[in-house]
Amino acid sequence: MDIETRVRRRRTGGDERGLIDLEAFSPVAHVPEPSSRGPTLERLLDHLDPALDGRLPPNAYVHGPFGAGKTAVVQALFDHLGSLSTEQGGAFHTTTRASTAPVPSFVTVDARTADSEFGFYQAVLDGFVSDAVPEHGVGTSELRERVHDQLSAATVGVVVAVDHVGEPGSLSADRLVELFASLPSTVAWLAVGRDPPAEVSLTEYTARSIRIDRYGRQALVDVLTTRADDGTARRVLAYDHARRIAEWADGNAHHALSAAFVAADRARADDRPAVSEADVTAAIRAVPRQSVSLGRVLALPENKRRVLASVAALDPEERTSVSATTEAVVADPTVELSASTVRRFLYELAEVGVLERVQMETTGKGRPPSRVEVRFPVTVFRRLTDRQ
DNA sequence: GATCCACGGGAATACACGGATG
DNA sequence: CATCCGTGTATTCCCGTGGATC
Repeated sequence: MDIETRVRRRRTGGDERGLIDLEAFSPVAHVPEPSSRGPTLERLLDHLDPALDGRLPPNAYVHGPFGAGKTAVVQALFDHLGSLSTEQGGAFHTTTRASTAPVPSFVTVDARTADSEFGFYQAVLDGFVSDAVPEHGVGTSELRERVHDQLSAATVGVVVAVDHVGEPGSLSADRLVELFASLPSTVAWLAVGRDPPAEVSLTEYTARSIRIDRYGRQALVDVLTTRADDGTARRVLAYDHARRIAEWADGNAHHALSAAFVAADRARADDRPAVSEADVTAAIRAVPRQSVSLGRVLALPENKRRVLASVAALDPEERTSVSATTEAVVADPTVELSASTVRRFLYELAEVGVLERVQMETTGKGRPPSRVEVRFPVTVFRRLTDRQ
């Protein structure tokens, strides 16, 4: 596969002046041909191979550490395979490829947003049929029946990939097993998560587990330079800088891209065509080591993201306790929530790791408060939300 | 009219400390 | 000394209400 030439990139404007295209480094944008993941793609494709003959592949579990490219690979693969699909909503569509066997449908569900029973059925059905699927007003049990009926009618079958299984705030593996049990036998699934298979009960129902290892240093450098190559002679990110970021990121593509993003943002703000050494230094410092995935942050409901943006803008002195943080956030006119909701949000966000509560030394009176820390790259978060 | 879910509010519980009690 | 109690704060838990949608 020719990666370099097939990487397409969504342009977001501003490039007329020759500014750096930040989107290139977005850690949540996944390109159609993820670089350096060839062997992994092959293994997944091997597993899904029966589908190309019109048969359902067995269930499987794909696992690997944060930033290994699980989402990128699975998404790319399912997008490709989905375009081959010949059936939708149980009805055959004309296929552009002559004399090929009917192929199953391929549906991807993100357990971060489809985090309830209702949400799961909603997402599965939405990925399968082209008609709009209700988000309210219909009961969960009715939706379940609808999904069951629709998927049963699929003559070849449906392969459902569920990404981000078992993350805090997502559907748990146990829950997912129950949900899949309510789907007809025309469905095969591919669960994707970070936990090793031995720790995931869901693997009792899978034929195999497919491991995706973290990126090697050179592979990560390739990811960065491929993304940095904007198709002209201009190189936004010099090789040495990419190498330094890759070294720091230690195999985590999310962190590497976040750092590259921050560095590029600095260069762009200064109207420079390329990232400097100082940009890289600052960027590395700006991306927290224990950062949670920005995908998870961006998947949060609007109001929680507002609260996060507000928290991120506070001075450290305003974040010395949950109560103080609550007060400061409520004072922010962009947040229109009551204090008690903001407080609850803060605790909930800490629960899923997007924020972190750090115990303060005891003050003598009452239970000691917790300082509130942000656990994601704020600059990237801001830029990505500003555009929406 | 029915449904899901986000909000808001408040009750219940946990924790830390100093002082009282056995 | 060990334990209990009261006070003050932090944290968790739960449930009713109402908006948006079908």
